[in-house]
Amino acid sequence: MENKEIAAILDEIASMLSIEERPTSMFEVRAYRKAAQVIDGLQEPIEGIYAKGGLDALMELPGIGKSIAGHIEEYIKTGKIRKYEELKKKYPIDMAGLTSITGLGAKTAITLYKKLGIKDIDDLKKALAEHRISKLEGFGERSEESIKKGISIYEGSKGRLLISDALPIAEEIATQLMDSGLIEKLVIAGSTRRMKETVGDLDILAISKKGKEVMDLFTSLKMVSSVVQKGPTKSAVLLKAGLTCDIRVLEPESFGAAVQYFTGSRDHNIQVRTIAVRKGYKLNEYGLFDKNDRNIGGIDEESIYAKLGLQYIPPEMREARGEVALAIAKKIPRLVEIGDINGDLHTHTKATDGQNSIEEMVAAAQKLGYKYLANTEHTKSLYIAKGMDDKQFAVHMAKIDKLNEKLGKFKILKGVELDILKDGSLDLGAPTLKKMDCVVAAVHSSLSMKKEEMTKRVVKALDTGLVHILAHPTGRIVGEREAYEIDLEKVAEAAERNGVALEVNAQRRLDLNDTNILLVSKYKVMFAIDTDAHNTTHFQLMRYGVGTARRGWLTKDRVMNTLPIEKLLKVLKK
DNA sequence: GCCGTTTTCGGCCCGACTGTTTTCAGTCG
Repeated sequence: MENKEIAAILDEIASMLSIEERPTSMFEVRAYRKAAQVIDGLQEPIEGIYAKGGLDALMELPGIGKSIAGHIEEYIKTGKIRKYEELKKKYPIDMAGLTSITGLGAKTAITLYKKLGIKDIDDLKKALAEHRISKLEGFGERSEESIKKGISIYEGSKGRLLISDALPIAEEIATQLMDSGLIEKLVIAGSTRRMKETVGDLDILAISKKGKEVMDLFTSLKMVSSVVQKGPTKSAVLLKAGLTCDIRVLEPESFGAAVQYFTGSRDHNIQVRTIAVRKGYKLNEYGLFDKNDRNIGGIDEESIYAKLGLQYIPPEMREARGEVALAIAKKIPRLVEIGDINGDLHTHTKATDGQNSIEEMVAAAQKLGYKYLANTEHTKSLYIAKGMDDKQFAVHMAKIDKLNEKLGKFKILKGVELDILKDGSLDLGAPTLKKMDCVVAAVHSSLSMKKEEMTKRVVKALDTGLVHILAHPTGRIVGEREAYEIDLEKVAEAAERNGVALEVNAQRRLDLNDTNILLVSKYKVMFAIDTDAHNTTHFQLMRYGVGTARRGWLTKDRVMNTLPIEKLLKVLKK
């Protein structure tokens, strides 16, 4: 929270400085914006960094020098920044709110304040209703239209879309564009390509000789709600789904450079560009240029990374978390791929809260080329999900034994999604659990426990030695529910001690997430990428689990459900 | 305001699109 607050203030200072007319202010503005970004992207609270190392520790951070470090110190100590308060007095407007409207920047905001007294979005709406803005010098009818559109975009897309909602939309757009025959090549870039868990907008890059026709088609697609801008090489639309989608039409010799550039992340690109500059090159979205301004590597991403002496870096790793150093040392690992997955170890059927029969689930899994499927129904404490008790599981397991006889090579693992009760005890008896192939344990209740208590609870469950996989270890659901408080490192220690795999849940939980995977993968633990499927279509979510695992740098050998069935059973037995 | 295997001073990314204007400023990524 603190980081976001400070970042927002620094960003607002930047906006207000950008209206000032001192000669150096442009660069000051950039400095404040950069500092805001850096702080926003920090993994730990800035207050903690300050507590540990004081001003010097703050100045160690990139983009933060003496002056901004001083502001941060002041904010931590007093809750205020004098420079900000003074600027605020001079420009008493909701700068952050107004500038969050596309097409409306700080200069326009201050003009509207000085001429019309507009202080916030409500004032802006009133002025629009009375057509006062179009009468201003430098503004017209279309300015009003553009601001109106900006407001509707702002109000319609406050949240980011989950990757599993965004990617299918992007793919549908891509398919419709490709079907036109106008496009030679197309890539969905941006954070979607990096498989970030939420996506703010879509970026599509295309090679075409018919830019105008592509733009006509793109702006008239059925999922488009309104056109934000339209030019021969770049257009942008607001989608009905509430996010914007940009498209760029490029020349083949620039395509790779554009893909690299627009895939990001921004911080990753800054690091890569710095390497280019050191080698005497210039890297931008049009190519990698040598001293004579010759494009020596724009055609594909591979040649750009190669020319810079870097190993190719998979998009999911491009988050400036040390991957560039790894690429210099030629130590980029071969990350787990969707094709490595041999089965799903966390699935439900109609027996509890799923929607398909076990037969239907098996058929769907076989169609995907899976070799096995763990059926893991809920236990009795989760009565809203029709959870079963020991007796019911005995009957259920007998049914699976019979099914397995008919299936030949494909194997259904007898499993359970076992509730870890409030005191850390398990929701089924040990005799039942010992008959199972795959015990997936999970916390579903009393989520607001204290961190120590919750950690103890989960560790106690793992220390029974009866658990194979810890499902969704932090309990978060993207956009719905925060993670419960838990010391993941202590949990990882217990998992290592007991040979328990940690789950990467591919539902909208995406739990563990990328940063947590990076955190716990220093322990000798395996991971299981599961869809937690409640029906056959949920199997399609596997790619988001794999994407998340790749963002956490996981290799095939650390993912349990890449194992062939014989090896998997051996590992589970141990 | 930040930063430094060319520099502690003098640089800091820049091109596309838009609207309003007759050549450009503002905004965005």
